[in-house]
Amino acid sequence: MISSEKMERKTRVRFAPSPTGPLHMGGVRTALYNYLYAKQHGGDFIIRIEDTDSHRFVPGAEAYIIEALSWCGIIPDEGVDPASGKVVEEPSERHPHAPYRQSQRKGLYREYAERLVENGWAYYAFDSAEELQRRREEAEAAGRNFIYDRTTRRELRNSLTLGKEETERLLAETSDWTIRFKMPENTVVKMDDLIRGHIEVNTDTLDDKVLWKRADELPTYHLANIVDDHLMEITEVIRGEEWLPSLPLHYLLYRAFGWTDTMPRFAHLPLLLKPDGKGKLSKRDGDRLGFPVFPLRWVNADGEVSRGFREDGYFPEAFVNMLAFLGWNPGGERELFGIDELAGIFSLDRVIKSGARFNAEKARWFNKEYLRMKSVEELTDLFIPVLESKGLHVSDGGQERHDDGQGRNDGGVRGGHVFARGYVEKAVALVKERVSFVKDIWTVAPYLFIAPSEFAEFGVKAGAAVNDKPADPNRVPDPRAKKYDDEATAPFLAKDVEKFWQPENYAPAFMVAEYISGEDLGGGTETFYDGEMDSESLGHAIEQYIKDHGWPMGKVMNCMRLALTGASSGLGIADIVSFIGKKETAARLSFIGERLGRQF
RNA sequence: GCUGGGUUCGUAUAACGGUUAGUACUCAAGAUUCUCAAUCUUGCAAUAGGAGUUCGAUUCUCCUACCCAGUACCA
Repeated sequence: MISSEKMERKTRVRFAPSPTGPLHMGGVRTALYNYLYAKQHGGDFIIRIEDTDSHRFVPGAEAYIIEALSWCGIIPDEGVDPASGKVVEEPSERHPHAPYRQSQRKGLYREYAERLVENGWAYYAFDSAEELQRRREEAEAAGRNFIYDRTTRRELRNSLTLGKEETERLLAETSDWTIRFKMPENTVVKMDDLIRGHIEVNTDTLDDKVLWKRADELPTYHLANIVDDHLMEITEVIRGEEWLPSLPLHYLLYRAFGWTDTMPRFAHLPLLLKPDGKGKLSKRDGDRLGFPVFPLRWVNADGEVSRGFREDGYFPEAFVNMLAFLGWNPGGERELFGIDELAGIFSLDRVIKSGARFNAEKARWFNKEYLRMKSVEELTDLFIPVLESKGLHVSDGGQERHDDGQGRNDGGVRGGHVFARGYVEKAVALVKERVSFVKDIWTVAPYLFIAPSEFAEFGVKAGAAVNDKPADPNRVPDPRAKKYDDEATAPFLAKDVEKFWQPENYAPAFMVAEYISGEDLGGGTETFYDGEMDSESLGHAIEQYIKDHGWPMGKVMNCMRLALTGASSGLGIADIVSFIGKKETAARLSFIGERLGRQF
C-alpha cells in the first residue's frame, strides 16, 4: 500500500523563501506552521533558498530571513548552520542535501527538464520573450488574453511545430529558448489538500508553464520546487494560498517524473489580509496604519525604513503566539502558548480556510500578557538600555537612589543621575502591570527617575467639566450612583493648571509634603510623620492627616500628583512618595511652588 | 473575463446536523480608588442572501452576491 509506505517516512517539511526582500509576517507564519508541524511529528524542518530569479535578488534578504526566524525561535534542523547562521553549501551528515541555495544547484535541473522532453511531458519553445509579450498585448487590445496553451502551442515556434532538424539547429545556435510543460488535454486532475480537502481541476484551463530557461540556465519555481522537494524527501508542503492555482501543475509534474508514490502532501494556508479595506496585507498598510508588518526592521536600497516587531518592542514569544493564532487555534479557550507548547498541539486540520485580518490591538495585548509574565529582573535588564538612552545610568549594587542633585528639573537628560539597580527594579515592579512594552515603563512614569519640569494641563478624562461629549439623553441614572458623579467631580477637575492651582487647593498639599518630609516649605510646619516609609502605612498617614484637617482628599492628592509627576494621572501618591523619598518630595513641591507661584 | 479558493459579532475565532450561537481583543457602563491604569462585574455586537435535503441546517447540496488568489522566461 502506498499509504502505509508514506506513513513510515520521517516527516520532513521545508520553508523555501525567495530572497527578494524582507520576509513579511505572513511569511513568518508560514515558516512557523512548518516548524510546528515538523516538531509535532518529530520530523525535520528544512530551510531552502529559492533564488532562481536572478533579476529580483536583493542583497541582505537571505540573512534577514534567517535572522528573523532565529529571533522567533524557529530553528531549522537542516539547511542553515546553527553556529554561523549561514545557508549550508557543502553536504555533511546533518545537511546531506547541500547546497540549499537553488542558484548553487542550478546544474542539476536541466537534466530533469530534458528528461520531461524525452518522455513527451515537455517541449522546447523558441519564442522570444518580446514576441510573447507582443502577442499578449495584441490579444489584450482585442479584448482577449493570450495564453501559451494546448491551442496556441500549435502555431508558435517550438519543437512540436518546427520539426526535428530545425529544433536541433535552434537548440545549438540560439540561447534564449525555454523548456515548457506540455499540459495534457481535457484531463481532470484530482487533488487533496490537507486544509481544503478535495479539489478537481480540468487541465484545459491551464497553460504550458516554463520549466527551464536557457538564457540563464536556471529553472523556474515550478521545476526547481518539485525536483528539490523530491530530492530532499519532503513529506508535506505547507505554503501560502497563492500557490493553490499551480497545484495541478505540480501534481502533474510528480506524475511526469514518476514520483507520485513519494509525492508530498499539500496544505495551502490562508492569506493574511489588511486590517481594513480590501486585499492582502502589504508593507504599505504598516506605514499607513502605524504598525510593523515585518518581524525585523528593514532598510532598503533607497534608504527607506520599514519598522519591525522586534524594534517596536515586541517580545518574540508574543509575536509568535499572536501569529500562530492568526488562522489557527487549538479549540480551547486558552490563548497563551509558548512555541514548544504550540508544537505539542498544532494540527493542520484546525487551520482556518479563509484569510485572516491582522489586528494590531490584539498583537499589543499579547505583548502585554507576556510582559506581565516576565520577572522584574528580566524586565529590568531590558529596561536599562531605555534609561541609558535618556542619559540616565544604572550602577550594579544597592537599593537606593544615588542622586548628586545636579540633574534636578532640567528635564533629566543632562546626565549626572546614577541609579542603583535595586532602585530601577523597584520602579519596574511598580509600573509592570500598567504597560504593554518595556519602553513604556519610561513613558508611563518618567517621574520615578527625573523631577518634572513641566506641568501638564490638569485635565482628567472623567467628569463633565472636561468632557466635551454631549450627555447621553437616554442615560438612566444608576441608583448606586458613583461617589464622584459628574457634577460633584467637576470642581476637583479643573481644566487647566492656572484655574486649579489656587491656594485653597495647593496649600494643603504643601502641608502634607511638610508633614512627610519634615522640611519647612513656607507654610508653617506643624507635625512630622515619622513612621515607616512603606507606601501602605504612608498612605494611611497621609489620608488621616488630610481628614483631620477637613481638606478634600481628591483635591489635595491631585495637587501633590501634579507637583510630583507633572501630570494629572499616574501612580498612587503614597507609592510615589515612598519611592522617591522625603527629600525629593519636598524638593518637587518646592519647585512647583516657585514655578507656579503660591501664597499661603 | 477565465480558473480556483473563501464568507459566524468591528477583528481573531468556537460550536458530532439539535446551544439562550460561546470565548478573546476593541468599545461602553458599573464596582474599586487620591487620579490613571490594573482588577472584577455587566453590556453592545454575528451565522452574506435565496432555494433545497432533513423532524431539525452556522454545519450538507445548489444558485446569487461579495471578497481573495492565480492568470509572467516572478516566486
